[in-house]
Order: sequence, then structure tokens, then C-alpha cells
Amino acid sequence: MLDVAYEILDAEGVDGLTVRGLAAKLGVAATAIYWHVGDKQALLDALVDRIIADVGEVEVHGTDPAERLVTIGRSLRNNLLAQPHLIALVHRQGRTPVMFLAAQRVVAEELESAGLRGAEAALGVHAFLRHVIGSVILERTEERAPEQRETVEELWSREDVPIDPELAARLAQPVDRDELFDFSLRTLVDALTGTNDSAHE
Amino acid sequence: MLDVAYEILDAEGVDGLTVRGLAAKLGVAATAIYWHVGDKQALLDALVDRIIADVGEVEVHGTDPAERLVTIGRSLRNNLLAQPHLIALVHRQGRTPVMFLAAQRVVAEELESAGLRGAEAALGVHAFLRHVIGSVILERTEERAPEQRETVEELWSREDVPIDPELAARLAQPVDRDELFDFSLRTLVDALTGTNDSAHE
DNA sequence: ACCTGAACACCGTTCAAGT
DNA sequence: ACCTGAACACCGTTCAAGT
Repeated sequence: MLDVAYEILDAEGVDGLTVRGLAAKLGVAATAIYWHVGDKQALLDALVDRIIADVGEVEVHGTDPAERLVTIGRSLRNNLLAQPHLIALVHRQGRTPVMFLAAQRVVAEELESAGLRGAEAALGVHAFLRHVIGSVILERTEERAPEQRETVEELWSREDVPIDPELAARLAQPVDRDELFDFSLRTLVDALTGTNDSAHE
Repeated sequence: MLDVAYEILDAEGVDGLTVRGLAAKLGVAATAIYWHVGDKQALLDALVDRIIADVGEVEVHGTDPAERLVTIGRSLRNNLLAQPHLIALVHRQGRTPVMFLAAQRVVAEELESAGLRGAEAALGVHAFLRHVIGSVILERTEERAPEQRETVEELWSREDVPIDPELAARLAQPVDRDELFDFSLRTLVDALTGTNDSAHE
């Protein structure tokens, strides 16, 4: 039954998953759901638990800690982007922070082998995860948003823009999301681990 | 009429704002709404436009670009945190990215006076805003989430934790959100602007 | 031009009643 | 123990009809 709910959610999104629809697909009266799982709230909670277990696994590659952290970030991002409807539900349920937990440990290990300790390391762990997950959630909303291109272009093509024309031109265009994610992840990781090569062009 | 909708939203949250409820508060039939604004979708869009205008204003203080960027980030965060229901709606409507626009210009100026140009500056602008807004959105969900303290503590108090006990202890506790925001913002800004003093303890 | 009432197709949920 | 049907209180939305 949770399987069927999972299917509907993945295919039709959060709003497409209704108690009545689920019951229909199960060939059962709507009220039968209540006997098994309780509330719709309870249903969603059970689903979220399952999703978080699926999405928590991360891959780690590379030799030095900075490189390994970058691959962790990319892996997390890929997991999250792969199932947009699922993470939308997790976020709607206010359980996004729990998605951190699975990855916290592995991030902590890497920051430690980069030499961080105690309070600084703890802040680093949270900063890393918050940046990754926050970025991905924003990416997701960007994808499903009505592209407001006109507004942006208008903003940057006015005469009185006080900045470098090349910068203005670039800001008037859509950003390459992969490139941006890599850039900001790298910047943050380098800063956290103290790696100070600027050789990532 | 938008004023009343705004009030309801701010007081009761996204789910509390219904066409029928709004009509009742206006002393009018529910169907009258449709003549004036159209869909509920249209109603929400109009509300979002208004919210974005309110929240877009940022304050800038400080002398060097890094310091000024930090104050911009804090100011944005305060705006967003001040009206949780409103930003929840903006995010639900998929318009979160539009909240960037107002601040983009001022961030661009600061990065430019920090010496960044062209592609690097553009990436910097996006990285900065994505970090700030993503972080705040996650903070918000954390606040309204069911505190899963047990799970976290259990995770870090197990025997086989391979990391520094002090770090483990800190991760087992809730993080100070103000401190975390400042830390990560500062880290990112310093990295972006090339400021390399580690004198922010 | 502006508003109403009735009506429709949906929700989630409860509860007595059936097997 | 498991499921059904009827019923309730809600939604958003349409449309003919009123002034």
C-alpha cells in the first residue's frame, strides 16, 4: 500500500496523491486507508521516512578531503534532483533537515581529516549540508517556475546600470546550474578545508 | 481586497487562505472574487508580487566590500525570517528565484568593487544569493519541523562513531542558527572576495 | 459593470454497521 | 481484525440570473 502511494507520488506529484485516489487504485473503499495508516498526515510521514532512507546514500570518491567533499556534494545533489516530487513532499512536510542526517557523518569525517576540530568542524558540517541542500531546493523551484526572462533582462539592460557591461550581460542570461553548483560548492569546500589553490577554471 | 488576503495569509498561513474565507471576511459571496481577480492562482500570484516588493529592500553597511556583503546577507535573512508565512507562499508558488532580483544589483556592485569581473563575478552573485536564500528556507523548515532530537542524539552517541568526541558531542546538539548563518556567510564571502584573514572568531 | 445562488466535482474524515 | 456506505464539513469553480 505504501508502494502504491509512492508510485502515485512519484508520477503525479504531491497534489496528485489523495486518500480517495489511492484507495481507488487499491480497489478498496477510501475509508479502509484510515484503518491501516491513520491520517493522511500519517501516510505522508511514512512516505517521507521511506524517501529519506532512499536518498540518504552518498558516494565518495577522490583522494584529498576537499575533493572527496566535492564528490559528496555532487552525489547528494544528484540524489535529490533525481526525484523532484519526492523531495518536494519532504520539504512540504518540513522534514528537509532530516535529509542531512545520513550524510552528516561522512561529511564530519572528511572535515576532520582536513584538520578541523570541535566547534569549527561542527559549523563546517552544517554549513556544507545547508549549502548543498538549500541550493538544490532552489534549483528545483527555478525549474518549475514560470521563466521571468523579460523581467531580468529589463533589469540589466537599463541605461543606468552602474556595473561592468560584461557582468550585466551575463546576469541577464540564465545561469548554467551545473556550473554554478560546482563553483559554489568548490568555493565553500576550499574555504572550509583551507585549500587555497585557485586552479579550478 | 488584496489587503485583506494579505492579512489572512500573514496571520493564518498559506493553508488558511481560502477563496470562501476571504469572501466571508469581505462580506461578499465567494463567487465575487472570481470577477475581480480570476482564479485562486491569480490571487496568489498577485499576493506574491506584493510580497516580493516588500522583501526585496536590503540595507548595506560597512566599508570594505566583504563587510558590506555580509550586512547584505544578514539584511536579506532578516527580511525573509520576519514573515515566515509570506515566504512560504512565495516558495510554494515557485517564485523564490524572483526574490533574488532586487538584491542582485547591489551584490553585483559589491563583488565588482572587490575586483571580480565577467563570468567569475556573475557566478559569485548567484552563489551568494543562492546560499543566503537557500539557508534561510532551510532554517524556516527546521523551525516548524517536529524536532527529531532523539534520532540525532542516538546517531552520534553510538560506540562506533569514528570521529573526535567533541565534534560528535556538538553535532548531537542543536546548532545555533545565527552563529551558523554568520559563519557560513562569512566563509563564502571571504572566499569570493579573496579576503584571507581568518580573524573572525 | 458588479454581485448572488445554486450546482458540480472534488477533498479529508468519522462512525455505525457489516463480515 | 478488516472493510464498506452513508454522511459531514469543507474545498475551488462555473454559469445563469439578477441589479
